[in-house]
Amino acid sequence: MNVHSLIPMEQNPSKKVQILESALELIKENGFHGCPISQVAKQASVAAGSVYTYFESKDEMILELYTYVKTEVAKKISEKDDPKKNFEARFFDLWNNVTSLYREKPAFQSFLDQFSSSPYNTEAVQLECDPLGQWLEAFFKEGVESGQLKALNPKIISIMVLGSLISLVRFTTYFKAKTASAAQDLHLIPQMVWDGIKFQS
Amino acid sequence: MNVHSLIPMEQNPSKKVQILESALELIKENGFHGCPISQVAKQASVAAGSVYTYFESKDEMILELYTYVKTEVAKKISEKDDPKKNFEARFFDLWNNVTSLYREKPAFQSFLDQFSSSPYNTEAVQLECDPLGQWLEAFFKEGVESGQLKALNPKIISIMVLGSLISLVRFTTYFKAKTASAAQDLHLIPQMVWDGIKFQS
Amino acid sequence: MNVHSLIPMEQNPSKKVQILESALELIKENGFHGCPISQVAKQASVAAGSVYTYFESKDEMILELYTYVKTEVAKKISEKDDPKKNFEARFFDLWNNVTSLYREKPAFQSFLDQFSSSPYNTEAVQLECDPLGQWLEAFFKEGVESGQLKALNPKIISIMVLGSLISLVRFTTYFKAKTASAAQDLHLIPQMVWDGIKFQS
Amino acid sequence: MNVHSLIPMEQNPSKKVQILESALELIKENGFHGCPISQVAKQASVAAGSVYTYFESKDEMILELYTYVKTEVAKKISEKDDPKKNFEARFFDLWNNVTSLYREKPAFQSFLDQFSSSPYNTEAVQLECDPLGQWLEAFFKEGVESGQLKALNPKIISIMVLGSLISLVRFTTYFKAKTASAAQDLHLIPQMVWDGIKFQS
DNA sequence: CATGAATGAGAATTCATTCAT
DNA sequence: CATGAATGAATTCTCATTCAT
Repeated sequence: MNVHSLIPMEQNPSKKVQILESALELIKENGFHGCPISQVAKQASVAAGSVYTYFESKDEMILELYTYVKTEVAKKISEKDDPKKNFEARFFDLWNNVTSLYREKPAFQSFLDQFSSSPYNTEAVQLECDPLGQWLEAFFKEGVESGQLKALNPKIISIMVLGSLISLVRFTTYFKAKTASAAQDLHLIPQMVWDGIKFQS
Repeated sequence: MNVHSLIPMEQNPSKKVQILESALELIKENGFHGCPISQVAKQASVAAGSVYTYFESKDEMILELYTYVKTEVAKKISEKDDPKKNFEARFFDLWNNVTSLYREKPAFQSFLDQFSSSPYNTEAVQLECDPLGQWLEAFFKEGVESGQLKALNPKIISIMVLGSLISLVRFTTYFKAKTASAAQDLHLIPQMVWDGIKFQS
Repeated sequence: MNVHSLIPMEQNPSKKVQILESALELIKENGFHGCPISQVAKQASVAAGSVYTYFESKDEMILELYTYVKTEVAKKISEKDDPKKNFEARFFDLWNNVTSLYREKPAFQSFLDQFSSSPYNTEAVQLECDPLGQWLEAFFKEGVESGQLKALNPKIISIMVLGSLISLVRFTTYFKAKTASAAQDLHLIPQMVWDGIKFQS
Repeated sequence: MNVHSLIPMEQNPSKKVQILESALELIKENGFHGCPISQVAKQASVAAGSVYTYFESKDEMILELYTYVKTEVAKKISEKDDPKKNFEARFFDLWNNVTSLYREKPAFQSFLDQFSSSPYNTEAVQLECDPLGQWLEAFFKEGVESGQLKALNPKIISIMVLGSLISLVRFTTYFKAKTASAAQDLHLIPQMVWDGIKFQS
């Protein structure tokens, strides 16, 4: 007698994640140029055709990868925030958490960076649910409302902070040699940023 | 502090520049994906084969384009600096000059942004002559030495300032709608950045 | 002169017919190109793999579909023939019955037309049981033997009649606009054909 | 000193025809299924990519092939018509010319047949310039106006004549064995058709 | 030097078929 | 028997690069 599966499993979620992680790694190493579906599939140990079981097209896969990465980053960053600390401490925690996350998962940073400056990043994409942006905006809103940050639009603060942070990470990731002379002072950047956004009595 | 063109004058210089500008425009519109040599050549009004008279390969062309753009930007930025003004004024001038330049020549910003986050941007590339980086470093060195900026490595200051600036430009370029609500406060960003780097008495 | 269904009744006969009808519809709409098994299965509300329970391969399915359609057509045409009428009336009845059948079931005509001109239609296929051809041959044989048609090989008459008929239906089906000007005269075609085959005293 | 070509030759016409003839042959042998670009190119002794120098896409190639074949057929048929003969003789000449042409160039007949019943044959395609259809219509118009054919729309007559003819050719081409018994009478078909369309005093 | 037709390796995608559940 | 995820060969098409003119 045949046994019918009782577990409705529309798709194998782990295989989908395997494919996404494989694409992520290839994009980090070789850019969008260097991640043909054939390679993605090989690295994920699936057949090339199987990628199309999970994604309508390669573009769709890249877009889902963006959502995936942003969600993962938002999850990890928000988990580590301790709202009981004072805001200044939370800001430096955030800074350190992001830089460590990117150091641990350089593919996250590299992908987000490449995606953001690529034509994939249309306005339509940005208007979709953005858990990372939302969390950051809420975070800085708290700082403004509690009077610890300058009375600015939290989105503006996000832009400035993230810009500095991305710039810093990009430099340290890509150009270890170049910044060697400056490495000792890199930890002063968050202080500069904090000085820029904190409320000046 | 003027920077002279680095484009060698062998061959037909205007045709070479035509090709570079054509590539620049296509990369802005469609990313690295969307600039096949055939298109670049058509837009530059030359034959596809002729591109190989001026560049060894497509990669070589992209790399030369990077040099070209950085040189152009350095030239325009350095030209507009007035060393007779006080440093704070020069800082805000710089900020405005860069943002206007990118507004006038969005292809410059888009290309630099894409290039920087791409695998083209190897350490070897960065170690080559970088007139823009050099000029900025010299600029901030002056600010530090004259006691108007925090006593930090000028390279570090460059990183932070440029990061904020790129982030700002990227947002305003790509996402007009998204930042509409925040648009009125965008001009406050340079002040934040200045507050972050200025010497605090 | 009734023709019985040739579809064997092993397995679930309705599901087999569902699959055939689904393929028929897709071939009418999109040609042989546009009827992947996945679509056929979806339209028949079965799983793709299930098609292979009923047919050895896709080619086998197409060949069975040919048998199915020819059988259906033969059944409907033979049912409506009234041997008690005189032969001329029966000829015009036949003509009208075929044209109405094709108008009601355009997929029948479209499939037969595509199949006939395709490489599926090998000599081997033609030598198999052909209820439609047999019925027509018998019909025209009667006309010849009763002296109402020219004394020709009935197969030859079939060829000429069916050719005109298929040509007519193809034109009216595919090109409504084109024949608009000629539409009023289309009903004269059977008369021309009859004039061509009738015994000339 | 270099010699610039003085002959403006947008494309190599013979190579384009080579490709078309190659596709024609493959479609005759294997149908639309069996003519992948790779095979077409190989048989035409060009690289696969070169096909795209001459045609925008495979579909475009098929459509141009249709135009090519119809034009060739129209040319050959019209060349052999002798307007000085009486109309009945010209009709039998036409019939013989078409059947011999199709016997000499079976790929023409096979392609036209397959194309006509395929989804390529849209109304838009039919509304394009159709030299063969136009020539035939003009031919039969002459017959009607000179009182030698029934007073019908010449398009209608074309439909009937071509239908019989295609049907005949299809049978003789595909099924030599089947019609063996009938072969001796095949030459009587044009007489039947003529009897169907001629003016009956 | 300029041209652009020709090349062919490689990319995205499809789809008939299989097989573990 | 039914399912549909998985497969991978085959297909269409692109594009960097070459080379005869």
